[in-house]
Amino acid sequence: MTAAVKLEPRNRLSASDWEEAALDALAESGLGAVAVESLARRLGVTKGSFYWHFPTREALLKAALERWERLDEDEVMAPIEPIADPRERLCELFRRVSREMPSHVIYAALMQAQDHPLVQPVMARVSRRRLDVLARAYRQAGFDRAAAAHRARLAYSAYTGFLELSRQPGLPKLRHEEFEDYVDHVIATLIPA
Amino acid sequence: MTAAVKLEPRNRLSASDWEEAALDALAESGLGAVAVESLARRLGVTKGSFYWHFPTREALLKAALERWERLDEDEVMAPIEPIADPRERLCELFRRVSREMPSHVIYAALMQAQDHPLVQPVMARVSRRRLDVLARAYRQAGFDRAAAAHRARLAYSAYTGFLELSRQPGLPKLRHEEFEDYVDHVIATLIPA
DNA sequence: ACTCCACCATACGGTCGAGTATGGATGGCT
DNA sequence: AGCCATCCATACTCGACCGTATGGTGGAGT
Repeated sequence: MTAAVKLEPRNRLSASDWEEAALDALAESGLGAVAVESLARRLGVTKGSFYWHFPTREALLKAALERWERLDEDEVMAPIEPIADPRERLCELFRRVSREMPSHVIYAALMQAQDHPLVQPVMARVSRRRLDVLARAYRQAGFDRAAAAHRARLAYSAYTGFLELSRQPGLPKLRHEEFEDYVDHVIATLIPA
Repeated sequence: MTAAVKLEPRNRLSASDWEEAALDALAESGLGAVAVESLARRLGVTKGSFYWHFPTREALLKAALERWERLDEDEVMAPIEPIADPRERLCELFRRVSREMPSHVIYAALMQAQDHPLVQPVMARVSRRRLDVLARAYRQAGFDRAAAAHRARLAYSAYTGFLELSRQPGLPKLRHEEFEDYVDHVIATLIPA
C-alpha cells in the first residue's frame, strides 16, 4: 500500500490552507485583513512559509477570489438553475440568499472593496451573472424585456443593500422571526402573483 | 471699521477648507484617500499646515463626517418633510435620491467603510433616520406597522444596493433614459397605488 | 544511514503614511 | 518700528506591511 494517503497532514500547510485562511479573514474583517503576516499568525507559522507557497500577496488574493467565485456558483447559483417554474425559481433564490451562508458574507466583504483591481473584475462577473439569471426568470414570468431588466436590477439592489445593512453594527438586528417575515414581504412585493 | 471681514483669505487655509477637501477626496476615492499628505498636496501646502489645524487625522475625519451629516440632513431629508401626502412624499424622496447629489456619492463611499470606528456611528444614525422616515410614510399610506417596517427596509436596501451597483465599474452603466425608466419602475413597484 | 526536497524560521531592506520638532514667513496691532 | 499670533515648511521618528535572502528541520526514498 504505497498509496497510503496521509491522514493527518495538518502540521505542514498547503496553498489551499492559505486560500481558505484568506477567505476566512476576508469574511471576518474585510480585505485589509488579508495580510501575509496576519494570516501567518493565524495559521501558527511565519511569513517564510507563505512565500514558499505564493510568490506574492496578490497571487494569494487572486487564488482565493477564484476559489470563492467557484464556491459561490456551486453553492447558490447552480442549485436553482433546474427549477422549471420561473416564479418558483425566484422564490427559491430569494430564500436561499436569505440564509447567511459564508458565500454571502464574503460577497458583502468584497462589495466593500470593489475598487481593488483584483476584486473589480470578479464582482463584475458575479453581478452580471446574477442580474442575467434574475432578468431571465422575470422574462419567463411574463415581464417584457425592459420591465424584466428593471425588476432584476431592483431585486439585486435589494439583495446587495440588505447585506450591507445587516453588516452595519449599531443598527437593531432583526430577530429570526421578523427576518422570515421580511423575506416573505420581499417575495410578495418583488415576485408577481 | 475694524469689523472689516477679510474678503480674500484664500491663501491661508482654515479648518473648514481641510474638511471640504476631505469630503471631496472621500467622494472621489473613498476613505483611504482621506490622507494627510495627499490632502496637503491637493491644497498646495504640506503636512505642517494640517497639524496646526487638527491634532490628528481622526479629528479631521470626525469633523468632516459631522459636516456631511448636517449637509445630508439639510439637503435630502429636510426638503421632503413638509410634503403632506405620504405617497407623494415617498415619490419625491425616490426621485430626489436618484439625482446624483454629492451627498449620495459620499454616502456610497462611507458605506464601503462602515467598519471604521468613526464611520460606524454616523452611518447608524443616518440609516436609522432614513428608515424611520420611510416607515412613517408607509404607515401613513395605510400599511400596518409590520408591513411598513418591512417595506421601508426593502426600499432603503434598494437605495443602498443601487448606489453600490452604480459605483461598480465594469458593469454596463445605464443611460439617462433607462435610468429614468428604472426610477419609474421602482416607484411603481414600491409605492402603492 | 544518507540525501534531498518540501516546508518553515530568522533576519534584513524598503515603502508608505501618521505624527513630532522646530524654525521661518506674514500680517495686524500698538 | 517692533511684537506677537497665525500659518506653513523642513526634517526627522516610528510602526505596519510587503518582499528577499538564507539557513534550519523533518520525513520519504534509496
